[in-house]
Amino acid sequence: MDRESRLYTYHAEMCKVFSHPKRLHIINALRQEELSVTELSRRTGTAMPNLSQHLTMMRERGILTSRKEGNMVYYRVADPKLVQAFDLLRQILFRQIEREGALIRGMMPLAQREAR
Amino acid sequence: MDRESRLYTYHAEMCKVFSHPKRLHIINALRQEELSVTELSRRTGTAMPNLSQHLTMMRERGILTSRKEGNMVYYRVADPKLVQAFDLLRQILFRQIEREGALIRGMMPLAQREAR
DNA sequence: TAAGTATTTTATAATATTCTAAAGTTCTCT
DNA sequence: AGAGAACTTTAGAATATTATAAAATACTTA
Repeated sequence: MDRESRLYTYHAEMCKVFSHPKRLHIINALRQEELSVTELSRRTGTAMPNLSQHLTMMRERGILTSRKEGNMVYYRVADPKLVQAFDLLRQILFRQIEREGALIRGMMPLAQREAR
Repeated sequence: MDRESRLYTYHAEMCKVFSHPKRLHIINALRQEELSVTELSRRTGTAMPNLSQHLTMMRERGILTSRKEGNMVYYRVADPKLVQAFDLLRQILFRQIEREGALIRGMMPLAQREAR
């Protein structure tokens, strides 16, 4: 694989962080404060083991950092630009929703789409 | 599913556009000009049917628009903010690479990681 | 109308992601 | 040391994504 392709691969790996609703919820919850895993579980309605997997995945990609204090682990967003990116992407989403509710069809899981 | 969760789901669906190296390559190729499918295939080194699937997926999500002229179909980026988001995300990636090459480990496909 | 070019669609196999349950750590407090 | 809380890890089944090959469609031009 050449240098350019490798860069796109890393870029894509980082972006996978944004490709799951729970992870977006987590990032949004951490937008201006650090939170413990238990608190994140409560706020995002995610079962602890599943949450822990999402957090580990985001930490491995350098998106989140964690700090242990006694029994608890606190997570925070590593780079404030990440929250900027989150907001920019959501703006794009809102624009699309304004322009045409129709695009929603393209975003629906296949199973839920109505037959033509 | 409540309103908030549904929003995160749409948001994530849109972000999936960024979660594949070929799609990032496509977006980058289209950053300031529209291109035909054949030209995109040539520039990104993607087989036509596979490329067409990626393009369809991005068009369904409202990220790309297409226009047919004679035999050819030209694709372009729907919202310039998308290119902004692309650049912002790449900046985050570069910062991380600067900070620690170590994060690369977290981005490598599992199969390629060296055993500890 | 036939042949050729550009693109899309379909089907399918390979791979990756996600969630759940169960077991394992690490720390705290008595 | 033992019990409990906070979190992580592992293993697995369920689901989703991706690439390839083959067939189909749409248009152009001879």
